[in-house]
Amino acid sequence: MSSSENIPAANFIRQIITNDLEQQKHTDVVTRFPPEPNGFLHIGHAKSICLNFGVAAENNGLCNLRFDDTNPEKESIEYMQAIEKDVAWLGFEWAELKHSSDYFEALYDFAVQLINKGLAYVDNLSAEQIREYRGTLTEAGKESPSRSLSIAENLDLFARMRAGEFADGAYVLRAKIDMASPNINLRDPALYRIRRVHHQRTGDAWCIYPMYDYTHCISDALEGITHSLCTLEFADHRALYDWILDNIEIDCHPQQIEFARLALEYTIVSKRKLNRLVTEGHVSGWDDPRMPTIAGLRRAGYTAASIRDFCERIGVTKKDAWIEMAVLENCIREDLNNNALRAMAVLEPLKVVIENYPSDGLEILEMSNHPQDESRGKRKVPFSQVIYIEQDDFADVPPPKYKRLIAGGEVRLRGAYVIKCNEVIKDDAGKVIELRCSYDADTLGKKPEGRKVKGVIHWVSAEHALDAEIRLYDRLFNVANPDAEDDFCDAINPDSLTIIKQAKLEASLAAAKPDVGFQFERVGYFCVDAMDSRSDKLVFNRTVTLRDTWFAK
RNA sequence: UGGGCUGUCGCCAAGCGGUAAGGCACGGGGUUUUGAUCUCCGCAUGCCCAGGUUCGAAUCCUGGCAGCCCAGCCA
Repeated sequence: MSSSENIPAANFIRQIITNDLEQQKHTDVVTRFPPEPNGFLHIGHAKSICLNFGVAAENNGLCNLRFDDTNPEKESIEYMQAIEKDVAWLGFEWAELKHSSDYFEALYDFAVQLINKGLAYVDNLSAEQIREYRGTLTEAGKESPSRSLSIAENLDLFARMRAGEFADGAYVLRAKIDMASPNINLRDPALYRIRRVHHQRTGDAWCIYPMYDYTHCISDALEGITHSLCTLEFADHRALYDWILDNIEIDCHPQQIEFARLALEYTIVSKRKLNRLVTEGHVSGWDDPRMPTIAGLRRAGYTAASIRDFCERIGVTKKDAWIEMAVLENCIREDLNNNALRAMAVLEPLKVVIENYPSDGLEILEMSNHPQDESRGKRKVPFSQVIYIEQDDFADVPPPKYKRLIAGGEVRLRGAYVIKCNEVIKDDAGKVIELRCSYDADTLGKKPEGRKVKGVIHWVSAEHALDAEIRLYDRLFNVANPDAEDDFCDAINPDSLTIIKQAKLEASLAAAKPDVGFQFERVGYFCVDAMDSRSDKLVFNRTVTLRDTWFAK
């Protein structure tokens, strides 16, 4: 591995951090990854995870995992567990595991501070009224009558909100900033709402819950975060982030820096929409291999290293960028090409009888586990008279430049002999159902005498083959940007999953484990399905095809 | 139309006033018992547009144009 591979690519956030360290604005870097536990993490989160944990690690700093659990209606412990698993699987260690709810008491006290400074008030306007009072993008809003309540009245009302004296939605605590601000986030934003919902961690201790804008900056400050990295849509919220920290008694003021969220062609990265795919049954779950979730990618056979590599390659900027699927695919192909052991599997079997081979004959051939890396050793592959080859590897009427098996032609069986097709057997419908061939005994490990055989195809001994189900996944959507559709579900690719019920695998695959991918030579990269595969009913998922410059299907 | 942000190759992306890195994709050559891999070569006289400053501009200034985000008691 060359040293250049370890030098992280330049980006504006790394630049800011390096500069802050040089200027001694900070002596240490502390970041955080703050997911809301309302769904599974997806590839877009991976970008944020790699950034936050990455810049911390590069500077010998710390990164916390903090669940932003201020809206119990949508959140659950199950999602928290899935998130922890995914972050750890990606290869990152958090310094501390925190929850915004850990700070509910402190948050309440800071709210009292704001009230005491005359900077927050309790409003009895309804949600609809607040919306009307807020104004529009081009017109200033108007002040709520509650804005003139005294500090004592506000203190009393806020205490009674907490005490549960009011109905849900009857009151809200608002910051008193500027109803005419061109930044709508500053038009007296809500800080607390009343909501009698059981919280997954605090139970029924609270009936008021703090809003994101109010919670996030204070949580950051309480944890001593130096750089609070978030996506672009929060840029307008930075003024509020700063306003809150400037107006409470706290000695830490993290710097919020925004970067562009990931957009990947042919996928969606919106938890709300991914949730819909799951609940409407378009996929089998959050971890369906077609999902752009970390769990889905893992189940499909993506490695953590390939996802980290992807996140490094796409960069970090403030520009809305669309990443082509080919970038992600290249990352996993590169990893698996280097690391996956090779094996042979026939997806659509065609029976081949080698007539001049003894019917009770058996040879145990040795094949490289990795042709480019002999240190990976060899494996034993049985060869016998009846084998299966891929239906696609025989053509009755070959297209131009076809270099596999044709009637009367020769082809190399990978790691074994050269065979010649003598007879083609078809069923009544004209479909090729069997080939009668002969083999050249003098071609094992050596080139045939006096002629060239161009094609090489994979095969499996019929008697020794393992049956397996193979799931071929394709892109979930037919359009590059499903979000642009009236309903993104209309763009779902009906052929995103093809199930092959009875593929034939070489026997060595019986011991395959879900977390280690294989290259099925000439076909693609596959791994055992972690959920459905059993020793008596193997199930493999296709992670990605091999690059195919000859025939793009 | 108020505010915020962005515009460098088909897709990403370095560049920070000294004369356009790199990756993906694409095209072509070589090696190959995987039409894979590997390898070699090609791929922006130009950086949204127009002016200006300068010996010199993708980088600075001015003015346009285009795109994205914001009017949840969501995050």
